[in-house]
Amino acid sequence: MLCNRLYWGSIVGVQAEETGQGNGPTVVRMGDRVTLSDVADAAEVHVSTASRALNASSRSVVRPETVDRVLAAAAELGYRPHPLARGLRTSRSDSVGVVIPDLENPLFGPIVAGIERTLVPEGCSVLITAAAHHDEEEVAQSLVDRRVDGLILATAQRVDPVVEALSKASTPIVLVNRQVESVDVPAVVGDDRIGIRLAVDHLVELGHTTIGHVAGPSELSTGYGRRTAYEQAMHDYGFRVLVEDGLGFRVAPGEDATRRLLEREPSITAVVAANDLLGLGAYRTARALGRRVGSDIAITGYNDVAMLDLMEPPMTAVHVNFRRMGAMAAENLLAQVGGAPAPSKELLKPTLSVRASTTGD
Amino acid sequence: MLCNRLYWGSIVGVQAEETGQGNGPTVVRMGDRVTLSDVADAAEVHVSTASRALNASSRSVVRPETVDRVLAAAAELGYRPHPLARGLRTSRSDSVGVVIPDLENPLFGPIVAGIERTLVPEGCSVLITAAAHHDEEEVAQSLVDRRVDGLILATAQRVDPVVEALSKASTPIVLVNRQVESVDVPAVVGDDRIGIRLAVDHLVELGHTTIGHVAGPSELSTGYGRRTAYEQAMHDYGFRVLVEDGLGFRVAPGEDATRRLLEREPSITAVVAANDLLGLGAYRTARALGRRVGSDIAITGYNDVAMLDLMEPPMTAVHVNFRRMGAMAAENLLAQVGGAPAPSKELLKPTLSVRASTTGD
DNA sequence: GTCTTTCCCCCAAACGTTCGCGCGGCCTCC
DNA sequence: GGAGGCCGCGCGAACGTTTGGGGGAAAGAC
Repeated sequence: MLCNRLYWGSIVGVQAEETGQGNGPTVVRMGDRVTLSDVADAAEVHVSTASRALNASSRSVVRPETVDRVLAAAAELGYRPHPLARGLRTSRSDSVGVVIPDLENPLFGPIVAGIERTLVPEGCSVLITAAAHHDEEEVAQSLVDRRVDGLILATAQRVDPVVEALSKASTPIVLVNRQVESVDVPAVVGDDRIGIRLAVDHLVELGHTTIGHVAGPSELSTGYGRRTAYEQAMHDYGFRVLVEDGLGFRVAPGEDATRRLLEREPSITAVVAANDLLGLGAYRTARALGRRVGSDIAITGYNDVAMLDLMEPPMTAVHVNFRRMGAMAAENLLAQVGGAPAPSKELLKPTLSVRASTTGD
Repeated sequence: MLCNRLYWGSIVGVQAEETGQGNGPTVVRMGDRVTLSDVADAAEVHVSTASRALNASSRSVVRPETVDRVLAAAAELGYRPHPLARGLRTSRSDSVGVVIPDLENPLFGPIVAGIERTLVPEGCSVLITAAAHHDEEEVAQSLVDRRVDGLILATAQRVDPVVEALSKASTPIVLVNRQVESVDVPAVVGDDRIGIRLAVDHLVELGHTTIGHVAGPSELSTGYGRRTAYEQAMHDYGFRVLVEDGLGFRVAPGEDATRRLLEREPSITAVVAANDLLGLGAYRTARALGRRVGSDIAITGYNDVAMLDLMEPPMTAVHVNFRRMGAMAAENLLAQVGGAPAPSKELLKPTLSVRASTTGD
C-alpha cells in the first residue's frame, strides 16, 4: 500500500557491463546503477513518461502500449528506483522507525518480528534503534530527520515528555506494549486487567486466599497497570492486598521483593509476579526459603516469554502474543499514514498458560 | 567517523511558528522544516558557504568568524540536515543494513544490540530485516537499493549464492556468527574448535569417556564446525565418535536426536549439544528415559543464551559473547567503509560457563 | 471546415544537498 | 607601486525522481 512494488530486477547491486570492445582490456564497470532516464531512453519516451508508467497510481494517464514498452525496458535493464531521490522529492521514505528500550530483552524480539512481517511486504523498511531514557529524544529526532513515515515506540513511560512532543509533531506514531497517560496517542497494549484477573482467578480456583504481588516499576504503564489490576482483584475477592515493588523487570529485584513479601507475610501461598523475570526471582527466593514451587507456593509470571515451559517446574504465566501486538501496531501505523482513522487504543486480550508452578504437576 | 554530527537542534520534528500577528487566528504551521538556505540567509552567506561551515571536513576553507555566524544561525533556527538530500548527492546514506534469520531467536538480540551500540554513536542508523532463505536475496537487494553503506549478514550458509553475489558487488559486507566457505568474505564468528574443546575437556576431566554429540544443521558453518570440532576432539582423546543430527537448532530435534543417540549407545554418560536448545531437548529425553541430568548424564549447551542459568539443573554451556560479536562486526564494517583494511576473519574466543548439568550440583 | 474535447506525451521546475570552479580582495614580495 | 599568490566566498550544476502545466495530434460535434 505504501509503495507500489513491481520491479523485478534481481541483479544484486552490481550492473556489470563490458565496455571497450576487443582492443583494450575488458573493463567491468561496477556500481553503475541504471537510472530512470536510461529506461526512458531505452523505451524512447521522456523520463517523466517513464516515471508515470512505472508508478501504478499514475499509470492510467499513459497509453497501455507505452506502459508495456517502459516496463519491458525497465525489466531488461534491471532498473531499480532510487529511494533517496524519490524520498527527497516526495518527502516520504517508505520506512518506519522503531524505538526499543532493550534489544536483549526477549520480549522485544517477537514485537519487532511482528512489525517486520507486516511492514516489509508493504515495501516499507524498518529502522530499529535501541534507546535508554536519556537517549530517547535524540534517537527519535534522528529518525524524524530521516523522514520516516511513522514511528513505533516501545519506550513510553506513563508520563513521557518525548512522546508528548512527538504526538504534537506531524509524524504519525504508535506506542506498543507500554502506553502513556498524559496525552492521547494511539497505542497497542496488552489488557493488564484481564491478564492479572486470569492469574488471580486461576489461583483462587486452586484455593489460594493469601496472594502477594511482586510489582514492576510504577513509572511504566505495565508495572502500574498490573499492580492496580491486582489490587482491584483482591478488593473484589475481599482478600488482603500484599504488594512489594520490584525496582526493575529483572530477576534480582524479583528475588528481593519476594523475600520482603514472604518475610512480611509468611502465610502467603501464592505470588503473582508482574513479569516473568520477577517470577523467576520469586522461584529463587522460594527455594532459598525451602519452599517448593508448585506445591508449597504457587507462582505466576507475566508475558510468557520463550523457554518458560522449560523451567523446573514450568512456570504458569499470563501469555501475551507479542508478535501479534507488533503486527497490530504496524497495521495501525499503516492506517495512519494512509489517512485512515486509526483506533486510538487497542487492547490485546491475553491468555493463561497453566503449568506446574501453580498446579504442582 | 561516518558523519560529523554537531547539530544541537532539539526541537522534535515540528517547527511551530506563529504567523499572522494579532488580527487573524493564530496559525501554527507544522512541518515547515528549516533548510540549509534558511540558515544561509540568516547568516548572510551563500548556501554553499553554509554547507562548508557546517561540515567539519570542509570547514577549514571558511573564515572562523563566518563559521561561527553560520553555526549560530543553524543553532538558532534549529537546523537539521536532510539525510535524503545529502545521501542523494553523496551517494552515501549513513546507514547499514542487518539481515537476521529469525528475530525471535534469543541469540540475535544481543548481536543486534552490539551492532547498534557501535554504529548509532557514529551517526549511522541501523536497518534491520528478517529473512528466511527464500527472502534473502530480495531483502539484501532492497537494502542495497536503499544505498546502505554496508551490510551485516547473520544468515550465511556454508555455500551461499546470495553472499557470493553480494561479495562481488561494491557494497562492503560482513558476516556475523555464521560464515561462508565458498568465497572469502569478512566474517566475525565464534571459534567453534575452542568452544567444543572446552566442553569436551571439561567432561573428560569429570571422568567421562563415552561422549555423544547432538549436531546442528550441516549446511550452517556453526553446525558443521562444531561437529567436526567434536570429531577432532574425540579423535585426539581416542574416544568413539557418536553423533546424531538435529535437523534444526530447536528443542524438538534435540529431543529426537538424543533419543536416537541413547538408544544406539546406552553407555553414553555425556552429551555435547551443538546449541542450547538442542541441549534442552537432550534434557527432556534424558528425563523421559529416567536419567537425572547432572548426575546420571552430563549435558552441555552451546551459546549460553539468557535464562540458561535458571533451568533445573542450570545448564553448563559454552558461552559466546554475542554482544561483542555484533560490535566487532560493526567495527569491521566501519573500517571497510573508511577504506581501512579490514580483517578478513575474526574469531571470538568462547568461554565455558560451568553449571550443575555437568557437575551435578 | 472550425472549434472543442480528449488523450498522450514532453518540458522544466522543484526537493535539499555537495562540490568544482572561478572571481575578487588583501597580503607579500621585489 | 605593481604583480603574483592565497584566502574566502559566491555561482551553478548535479544527484534521480515526481508532478503541474502546456502543447500537439487525432477525434468528435456543429
